[in-house]
Amino acid sequence: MRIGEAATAANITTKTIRFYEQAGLLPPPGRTTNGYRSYNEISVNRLQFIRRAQTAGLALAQIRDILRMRDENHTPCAHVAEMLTRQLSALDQRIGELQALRATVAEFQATALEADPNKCDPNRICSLL
Amino acid sequence: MRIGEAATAANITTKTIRFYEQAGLLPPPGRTTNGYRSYNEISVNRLQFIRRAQTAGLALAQIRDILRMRDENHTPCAHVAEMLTRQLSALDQRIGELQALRATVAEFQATALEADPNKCDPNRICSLL
DNA sequence: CTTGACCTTCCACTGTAGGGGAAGGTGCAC
DNA sequence: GTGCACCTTCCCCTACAGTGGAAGGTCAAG
Repeated sequence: MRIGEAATAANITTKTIRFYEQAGLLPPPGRTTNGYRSYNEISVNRLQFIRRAQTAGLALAQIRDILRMRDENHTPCAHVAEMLTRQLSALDQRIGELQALRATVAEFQATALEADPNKCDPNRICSLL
Repeated sequence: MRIGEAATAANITTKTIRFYEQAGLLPPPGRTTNGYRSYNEISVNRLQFIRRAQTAGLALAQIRDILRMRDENHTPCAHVAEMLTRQLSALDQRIGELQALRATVAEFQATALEADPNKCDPNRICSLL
């Protein structure tokens, strides 16, 4: 099948497919006699796998590593499990950071709600921050 | 004072100061006869304000708006308070998204911990994803 | 007189995941 | 024979907040 059909099947754009190829996530596909890229169901599976992995928040570089292991006939399971664990930690850390930031902003805002705008110190840029 | 001293005082780099100037957060400074940028305490205060506003998670574009209001002699308090409120909503939404993503990843990981690596379906890229 | 620490401008690059659009080739239907 | 949808490569652009480096000017100390 041609790139457009593969794109529709995987629910992405042809631009994205070419980008994935150039980024090393897809092997260079076969070509028809007129030079068009030629894909099969395995290609579409691969594209759908990439989508699922992205759903898990994995970066393309990580997904590329998984696919590369798979292509070299290693079973990537252990690697994937470890990656998911690291992903969980990273998420927990990021969520923690954002919650800390939220607390800071909430504090600023509490000050803001109490402040009288008419009492702003003209020598400061903003008494709220 | 010259740019290096201002940078040290505000705990940033000279590169960053020039970048802020070019981004419209700092007015073009005075110059000494030899062309060096010349700053004073007000400049340093402004730089420190930018830092504080960044601590509150505001983007440079938002900070620039606050500074611009201030420069036009409007009191930016109300604007800032509203911005902080919006910032809180944005943070809450982002935290929610990350928590949803965390749940997804945790689910994938639970599957991973249960799975027997020897039972991987060789026709799939990875049975965990 | 030269060394070193400053400063200037300008241009390019970082990472992420693609998107926009030009210029041209291919194949089918009408 | 021409219009249309599809394909090709190529290069540039997006947001964000800077960072790196080159080429050159300035100034005080030794």
